[in-house]
Amino acid sequence: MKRSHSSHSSSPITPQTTTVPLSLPDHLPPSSLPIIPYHSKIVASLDKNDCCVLTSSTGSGKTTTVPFLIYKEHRLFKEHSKLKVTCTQPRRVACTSVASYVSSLCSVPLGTLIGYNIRFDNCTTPQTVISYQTDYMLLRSSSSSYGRLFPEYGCIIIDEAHERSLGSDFVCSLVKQAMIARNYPRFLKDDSDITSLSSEIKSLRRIVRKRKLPPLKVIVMSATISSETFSKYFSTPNMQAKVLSIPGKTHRIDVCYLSEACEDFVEGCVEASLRLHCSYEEGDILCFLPGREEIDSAVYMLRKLLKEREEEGKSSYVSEDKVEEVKGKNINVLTEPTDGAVVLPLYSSLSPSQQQQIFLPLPANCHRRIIISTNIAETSLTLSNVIYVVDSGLEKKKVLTQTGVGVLRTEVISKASAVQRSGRCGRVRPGLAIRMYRELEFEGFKPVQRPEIEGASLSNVVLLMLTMGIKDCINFDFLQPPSEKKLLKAFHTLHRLKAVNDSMEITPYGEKMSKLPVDVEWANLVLKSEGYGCVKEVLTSVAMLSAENIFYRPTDEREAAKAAQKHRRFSSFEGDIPSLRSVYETWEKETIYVDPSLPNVAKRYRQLQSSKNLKIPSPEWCSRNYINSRSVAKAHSVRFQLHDICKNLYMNVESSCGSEGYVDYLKCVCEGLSHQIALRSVVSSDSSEGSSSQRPQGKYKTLSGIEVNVHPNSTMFQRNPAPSAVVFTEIIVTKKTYITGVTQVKKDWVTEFHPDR
DNA sequence: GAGCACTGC
Repeated sequence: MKRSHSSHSSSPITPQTTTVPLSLPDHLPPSSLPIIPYHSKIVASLDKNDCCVLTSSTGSGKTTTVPFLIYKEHRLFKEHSKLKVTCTQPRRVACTSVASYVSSLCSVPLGTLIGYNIRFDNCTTPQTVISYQTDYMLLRSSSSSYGRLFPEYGCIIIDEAHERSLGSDFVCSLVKQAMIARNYPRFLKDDSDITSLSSEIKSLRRIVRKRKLPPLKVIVMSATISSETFSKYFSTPNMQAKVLSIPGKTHRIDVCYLSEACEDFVEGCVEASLRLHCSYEEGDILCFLPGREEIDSAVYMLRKLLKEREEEGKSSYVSEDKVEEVKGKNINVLTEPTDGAVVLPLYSSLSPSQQQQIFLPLPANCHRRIIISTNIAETSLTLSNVIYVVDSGLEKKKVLTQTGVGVLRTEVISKASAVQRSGRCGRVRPGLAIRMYRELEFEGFKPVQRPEIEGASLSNVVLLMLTMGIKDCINFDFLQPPSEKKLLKAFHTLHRLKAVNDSMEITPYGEKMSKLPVDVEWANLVLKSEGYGCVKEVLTSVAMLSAENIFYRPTDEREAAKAAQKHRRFSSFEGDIPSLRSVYETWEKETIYVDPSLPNVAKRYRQLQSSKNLKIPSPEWCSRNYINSRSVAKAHSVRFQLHDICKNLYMNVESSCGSEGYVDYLKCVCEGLSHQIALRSVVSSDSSEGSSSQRPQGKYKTLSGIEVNVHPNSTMFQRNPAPSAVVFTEIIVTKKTYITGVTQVKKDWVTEFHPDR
């Protein structure tokens, strides 16, 4: 495995100059983890079975110990010394933190025998035998007929499979095929008399025999609730997948339900949090609400109520009237601790420094954090001192309608999510979870989260399948087969982009597209840009679009006005995509950027600053301009990666249109988004046609006939006169149907790309 | 004139 773009990559490995070869210890340091007594059982069952489904709740130690255990104890790795173990994770942080923890337990430097591989940061070397990687990294590394047999691995462990992400579902399917191809009838010389195998597996078998590949063992790790899904899926006619349940390690968690339904869930959560604060000893409170709006208003109410309580000398009882009274007032900043508690909001669109507040030590006069959070605290962020959880039972989800329009809805969570949320307390000592719904309602929750594949576009998945040589996508053995209609739609998209030919076979152009780790539509735009002589500009645009949330828009009214004023500087007359470009180009010109994960960041800053003292450090520049520094940093990495890939595709990556070539750039964007064009509807106040009272309005109709409005966050919002034709990046329904990423194009181009109109 | 949850290549 080679390191990704070494000049940029963020965790350099110290070259091993020592002549003594590194080795792993025979055992991990002794511990009281609940999984330890099960170790021999796991190894034994993986001997008898090809696949093992391990279930347990949090804190069993499976993620840290199982990969090491299998590598050290299973005979496969004694018989085949070159084989490795990998463990997939749905999130990047899990890979880096677990890999670093396990390598420290084994006293080997991270990135030598134990490493991780995530996008922009491959911390593995050829000597790495145990790796943690994201599902998508494993998918990317297996994009060929040979690659999908996962030849370098003797065991693949799929962790957090119950989350059912698109990536891990697809990894399951591929790993199952590889497992059958590598393990199935070992005792036969050829497969000629086996009729039960699909032609797909038969062709993989030919490669296995030719390359003499050793068997492949599979471990699926999941929450208890969905073990059956996986054991059924991974069982083959002659081999059962073994289910092993391991106890988790958490303290006792008491769960309370409401006896009657609550009317307003935000008020209910505020009241419950406050009662917990008043009547229970110290320890943090974590409250789950669906979105930013609810969180901001709950934070406001709580701060206000705590202030009143403090002023009244802590004697007052929390009444429902009190909660009602403070509701719906203007939000102002009240961040100092009141009544011994500090109330903190937590959601992804907060600035990094605001998010960091939850990890700051508490001031002297304060003994409790009350954190009001979205789903971000359910899996992605671990808060260590939470003793109490308040769960609204709701979350926001993006749902695709039949016409492919995204709708953001507040929905009831699953039982699995409710358990996960409650489990956020009781990590350090016994906890208490209050569910703001009745037990009867809970019984009606769907058992598990909806698999991501149900709502997602399949174009990228199908393209990936084609590069792997999977020909029959309709009959492919998915963990959960998508509808044929959705698969055909994906093929239709790929055909429109000329990634597949009329026989639905991948074209050389499609092969190129598959190399670019972005949405197929963006990949097409990047590849088209060379013909327009604007590769540089399009790379920047696509990188910024895939980073999302570039503009930081605060909730506080005065701050929001300041932000809007700063953002005006970047806004381009032509619309949102050129504006994003302008942010990046200005950022590049005016700041020094040092990758924060590189060593000696401060020193590097000083060096850079003394040589070019006109520039200011990136975080400072970003906060000054109300730009999300995390997003720009991500765009920067994405751009770097795309640039590298384009270079390898022999594209002229230096091609740039400059300021004179603006029209070419816009036309290129128009071609790339030519399936997402909207035309202005001319609303006439006078009934006679062609009357002078016709005024351009911000009302548009897409080519597919959907009536849409320009989103208020767009630079094109309330533009007068409104351009007659625009392209957009997304349709989203909230209170109205909005288009975002709105960019002005010429009407002539519309007819050029759609001659049939 | 709104107000977008969360991941990942």
